[in-house]
Amino acid sequence: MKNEILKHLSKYIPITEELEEELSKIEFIKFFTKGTILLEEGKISNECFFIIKGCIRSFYNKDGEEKTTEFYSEEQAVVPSAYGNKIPSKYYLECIEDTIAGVGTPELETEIYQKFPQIESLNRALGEVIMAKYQDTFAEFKMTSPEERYLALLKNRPDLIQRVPQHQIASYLGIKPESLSRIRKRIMK
Amino acid sequence: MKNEILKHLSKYIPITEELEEELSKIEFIKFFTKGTILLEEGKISNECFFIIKGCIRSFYNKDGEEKTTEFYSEEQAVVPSAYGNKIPSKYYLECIEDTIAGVGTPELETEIYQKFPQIESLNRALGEVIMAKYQDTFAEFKMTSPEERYLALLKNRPDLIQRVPQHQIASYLGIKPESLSRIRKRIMK
DNA sequence: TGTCTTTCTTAACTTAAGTCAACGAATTAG
DNA sequence: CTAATTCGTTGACTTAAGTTAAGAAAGACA
Repeated sequence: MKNEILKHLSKYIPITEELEEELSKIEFIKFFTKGTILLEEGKISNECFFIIKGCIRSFYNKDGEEKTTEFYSEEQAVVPSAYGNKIPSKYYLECIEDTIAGVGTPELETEIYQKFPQIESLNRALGEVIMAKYQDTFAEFKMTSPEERYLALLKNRPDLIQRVPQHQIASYLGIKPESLSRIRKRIMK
Repeated sequence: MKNEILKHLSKYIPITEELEEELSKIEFIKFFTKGTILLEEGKISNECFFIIKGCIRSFYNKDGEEKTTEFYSEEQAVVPSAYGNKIPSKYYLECIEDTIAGVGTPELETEIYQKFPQIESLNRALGEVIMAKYQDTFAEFKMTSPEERYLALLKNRPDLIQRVPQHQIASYLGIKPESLSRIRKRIMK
């Protein structure tokens, strides 16, 4: 399982034997069953996740209704916006499948960064890329209709349609389940 | 004018005389007239901006229509998503008022970071905060109606309503100018 | 100053999403 | 395996945004 993380890292930086050994010493791979709440609204976040297998969603509670805002799956990092800060989280994180993930803490990060500064640089660079991608996703959302957004999702993350309940997809697209149902009917003409 | 930048920095880190002197040596404050295009779609971005006075907007060109996605004003940093990368920009940056701004380049940044590492740490920390704020803004956008979004804008950035043409606000809210006009009529009952 | 352009509003009409309610299908739990 | 819950679809109706077009108001410019 740790191989998955090394495999991912190796796309960006050379894996030295020392690094491999160091990472294998740390016990930070965890298993979560479907339905596990990883973070609750109002709680302080002290863990970030790197998904090896499975799927995690973030959702807000708006007047008793769950509003799904993101889905994270294999090879994606989940860094709560309040991670490391002492700010209470505004949203929940839930495993919507049995999930295997690497779990990071601020302390562990500091330790690794000290030993392997190249990982800190990498994380910073990846952070910038993610930020740019995020801006773009937001702009795209503003510029398109719910139907266009659904078609884009079908194209870009077809796996999600299979593994995630439709009412969560609807909420992710900013619409009600009934509307998504009608959109689906409309487009398969 | 450079005082403005020092004033801003001083909120976060102590300003040493050395730092003050160093920053004052650098000629990086520039003046742009209303209408100046700072970045064009397809162009590589090599400048970021810190607004001292004025207002900048980012917009995409979607099938010939301008879609405004963000407004930046006093004390805000404008970092194009393609800044420093060699990726062509997907959007435009335009001064919508006469604007005075500090202009940064990757080279200048590297230089300053080497001399004052605390500024690099600060920028990283601020980057994380901005990222978290951004996530929250997106979630909020998904969860609210155009009318609620307009009311929130009135509350959070009342100055924008005065200084920005309404059709740009409309596009920023994800709707057409006619709809914004009707929303305005609706809410002042 | 007066003309041209941009901006904002209004109206009539179309389109699609929200709401409420009902029902069958699928999934989960005991 | 059955009962209970969750999930997805459909229909009738409401509400609000998109579209098209026209005209008034405000700004820019020469």
